[in-house]
Amino acid sequence: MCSVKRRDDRTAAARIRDAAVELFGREGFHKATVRDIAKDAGVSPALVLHHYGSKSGLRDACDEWVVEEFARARTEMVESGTSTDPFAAMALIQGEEVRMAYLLRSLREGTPAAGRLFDGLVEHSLRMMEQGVRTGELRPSRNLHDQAVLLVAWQFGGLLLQGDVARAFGTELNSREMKERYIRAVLEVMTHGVFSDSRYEDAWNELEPTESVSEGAMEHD
Amino acid sequence: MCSVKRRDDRTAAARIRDAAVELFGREGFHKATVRDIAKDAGVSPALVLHHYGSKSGLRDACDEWVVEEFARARTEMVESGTSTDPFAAMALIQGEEVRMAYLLRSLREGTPAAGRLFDGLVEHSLRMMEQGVRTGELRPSRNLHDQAVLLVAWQFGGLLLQGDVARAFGTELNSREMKERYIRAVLEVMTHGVFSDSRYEDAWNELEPTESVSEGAMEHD
DNA sequence: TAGTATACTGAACATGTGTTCAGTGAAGCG
DNA sequence: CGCTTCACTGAACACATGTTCAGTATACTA
Repeated sequence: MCSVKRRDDRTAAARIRDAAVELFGREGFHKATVRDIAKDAGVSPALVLHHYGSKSGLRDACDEWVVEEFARARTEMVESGTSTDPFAAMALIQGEEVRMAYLLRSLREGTPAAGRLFDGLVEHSLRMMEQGVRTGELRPSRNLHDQAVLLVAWQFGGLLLQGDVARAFGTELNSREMKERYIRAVLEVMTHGVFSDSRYEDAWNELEPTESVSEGAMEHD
Repeated sequence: MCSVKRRDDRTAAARIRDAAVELFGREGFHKATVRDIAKDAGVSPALVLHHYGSKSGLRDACDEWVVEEFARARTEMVESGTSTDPFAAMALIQGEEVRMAYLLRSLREGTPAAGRLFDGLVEHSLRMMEQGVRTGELRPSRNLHDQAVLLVAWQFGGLLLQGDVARAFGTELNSREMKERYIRAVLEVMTHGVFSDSRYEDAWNELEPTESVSEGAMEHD
């Protein structure tokens, strides 16, 4: 009689959390019901509340778990291979599909956990980029921190809108062609920019002469 | 007895639609209840359903209305001043706060209406960018269409994540300082890129030799 | 005037869903 | 064994919310 119940060795609480991460990510916090999560985990709805107190408590547990997993993956990556290009920071986030879906959903719904992960990724990217500047792979910026924020926001933004990008490309979502064309476009902009000269930047700098860059950046000429 | 009821000259159906646009944008489709919308519009909940059939029907009406308004603003802009820089395409979307909030919410929730607006903005940006290339303000791209998609996705992405950006900047959301620093960072990347040379682009092009650029781009050497 | 359509309302209905609670069975412990 | 603890369940509760419906008032038409 142990063929059905013993389908995996995770504890019931862990199965509930895993099912919740998947359903929250796929359906969103509201549409994913406690009953659905319980069914996917193979337990009764009451047990979900027994272990996590409430649906929000379950989300908090999922947040903590996912953020923890990403942090673990990040430190592992740093300790093993050391790639300095800013895309490596994103690579570690892709690959684990369900956690990625959960993260994107959290970002969409604006939970604090996603914000913390955003901040952590900014910090991580900044360190990578500082190293890239030292090795000469990246051109120095007048405000590397702000640039890191911008790049992380853009990367996440592209991920959030990947459905729209795929449609506008006329390709299947996550198809090989889509990824290639996307990366190619990114590389071109990252390498050459889009303006033919610095007239826009100059015009802006004339309008808004380099005012005191507040906290978060410490350049001084 | 006409002091309370006659607070504006919009028809009840219009007031309902306006209240719905605002609440859907601020709270999201799920959290904005029919009763709340009715209260904001100063009518009974039943009237909402009487005019729009269902809550989904109301959303459809809001979608159509907002998309229509943006399209109108866009054609107006094109017909009056003719600015070719790609940021002008975004400027028309900002400014009208409630519609902007509604659009961002739709983008987050992935409604088809937001997709249509995304596509429209890509097309519009592409035309602007083609003109920019002709006038020499933009450097020619090997695939201007894909670049337009990327830039629109990034712009929207930055908008979607403006809360995270503000926090990472250490500024108030929508503060003057935040906008200045954001624009400055954007201009720097758009003008110079982030890489110091083309080694990454070259490496990629060696790995993935310029395969037949499929539909949507028609460059040939 | 009578009739009909339309805008509109209050109240009720149906359902989905988070949550509670009494109870069961098994495991550990004295 | 008796007791407690804990994971776990089935059923019910409470409530929010979309929706329906009978009914009212007003405006327009024949």
